Amino acid sequence: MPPATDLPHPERSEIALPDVLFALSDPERLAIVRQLADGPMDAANCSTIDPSMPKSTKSHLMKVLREAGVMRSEPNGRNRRLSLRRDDLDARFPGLLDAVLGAPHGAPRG
Amino acid sequence: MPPATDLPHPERSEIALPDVLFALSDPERLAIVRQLADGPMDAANCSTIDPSMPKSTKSHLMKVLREAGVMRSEPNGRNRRLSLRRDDLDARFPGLLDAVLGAPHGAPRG
DNA sequence: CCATCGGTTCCAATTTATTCGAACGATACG
DNA sequence: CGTATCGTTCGAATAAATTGGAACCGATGG
Repeated sequence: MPPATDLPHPERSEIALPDVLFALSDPERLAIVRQLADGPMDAANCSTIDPSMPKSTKSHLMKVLREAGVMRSEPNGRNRRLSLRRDDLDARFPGLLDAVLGAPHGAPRG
Repeated sequence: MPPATDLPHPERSEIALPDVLFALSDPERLAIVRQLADGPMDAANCSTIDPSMPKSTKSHLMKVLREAGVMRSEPNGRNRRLSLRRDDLDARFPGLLDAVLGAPHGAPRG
């Protein structure tokens, strides 16, 4: 299944809160989501991810986000265009994404 | 460590977003949190939890919520008083709890 | 057409989380 | 006191998530 494959995405009505929360509960996945908040990007340009991470691992991170309905991943030439499903998330869980994106980053502090 | 023990709770400034999201990503834990939203309750009165669940399992659910900083668990006679840490969560992650509590329950629908 | 690039899938290994019985301890109540 | 009650801890078994290498595929470019 090469980059130009259509991967399954849940419909808006199928997006489940526990899945979304779980997907966002991992710091690496959260970092991807934060970067996507600035607009769509190609997977290859994802600067928040350690370039030394194996591609299968990276692909798995994306899969979790995609299957939870957090982001969309569409074929784009020989790579993939990633985009936050902001409309769907806002419609289904109003305020959730804003709250997560607005939360303090990094290590806990006052 | 009997019911009347003081258990560790993270301070407000130590509450970490990934931990909170993870704690809320489990349907059973989320159900407890929803019930707590109506006010504090004793652990024994937690009606959202299957009464046939072993107490060690129930205790573990509580532990995850407590260590994430989602709820407080304080000795109260021979059982425990559970309360949502709404102030702390609102201060640290404004809007997050409201969004989660306001989200649709149960199985996904439109 | 051939080689390269980006990304997915399969599979196995490791790590992490969940489950639950058993033992324990503090409280309450007789 | 003795006993029942409620919830925690320990430890072991199971389940689930993560990691990473290898094979593969489509698009791109020489």
